[in-house]
Amino acid sequence: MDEKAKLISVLRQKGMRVTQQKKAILDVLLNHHDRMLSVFDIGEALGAVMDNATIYRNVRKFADLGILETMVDSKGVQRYIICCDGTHHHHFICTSCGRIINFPCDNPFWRGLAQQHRFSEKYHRIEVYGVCASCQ
Amino acid sequence: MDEKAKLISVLRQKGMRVTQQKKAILDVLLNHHDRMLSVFDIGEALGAVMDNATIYRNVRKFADLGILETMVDSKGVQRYIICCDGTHHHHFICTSCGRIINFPCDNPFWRGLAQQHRFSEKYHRIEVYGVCASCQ
DNA sequence: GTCGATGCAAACGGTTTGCAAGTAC
DNA sequence: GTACTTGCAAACCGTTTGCATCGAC
Repeated sequence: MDEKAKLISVLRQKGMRVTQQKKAILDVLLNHHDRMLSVFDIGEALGAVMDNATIYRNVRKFADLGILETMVDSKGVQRYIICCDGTHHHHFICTSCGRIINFPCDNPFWRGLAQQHRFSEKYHRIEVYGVCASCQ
Repeated sequence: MDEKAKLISVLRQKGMRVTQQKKAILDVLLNHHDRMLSVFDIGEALGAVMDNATIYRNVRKFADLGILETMVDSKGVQRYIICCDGTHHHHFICTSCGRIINFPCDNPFWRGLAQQHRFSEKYHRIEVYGVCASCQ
């Protein structure tokens, strides 16, 4: 069973109806699994035939199911990327082409300091920006 | 010379006019140096007597001068905090009261991995969320 | 007096929502 | 057939901008 079929069966499991629109959005996300896409990007990839409200509603639902990771870019625009796996990781983000490279979260260096301040950590975000190998 | 006078002299140096509005905004920021404030927050602290456009224009200018740090929160809203110093650091952010605690950026653990992927890092962002000592 | 800054109102762009029509099951 | 989804349009909200007036220097 390929990735798409797996995701579709997740939708069914959750009692969600599997529409042409949802399948098309999943296609776009799977075809850009190494980029963070905005709703505008997804609409553009679909050829501007789908209503943006539909895209917004569906990416929101997908994110709620844990199918997508969401992030807010520096301009305040929400962006989405398909979840490759359930492991805790972060992203190298190429500022030239937008490509994403995952890296695992090994032994965060601030843990001792948090304890020192009696700060009880719940979660964190790390984003590393730079230029990827093929863009250099 | 106190912090405010220092900042005001920076404005003058840069050829900026020192208005009542700029001083009032600086006051609010200095009084909340351990919180990230939105334009709405600043306006509220001022008692809603200043036009939001004025606040937007001034925080933008302050950020350009390096007087403020800016960040985008999870809802896509721009937030500002006065720069305590020029050192590279990150923030523990209390999800209960919004308080900020700085911590220095010591030896990021991903450097070796970036090199392995021939990813040339330019900058990064780290945000650690949790509950501060006084909120526990 | 000059030129940058402010207030006001209008515009803008991303996002959300109400509602009637459409469609998966 | 029922309930969830979609498309459309309008509303929303944070933010930006044009312009006449104001005020720091």
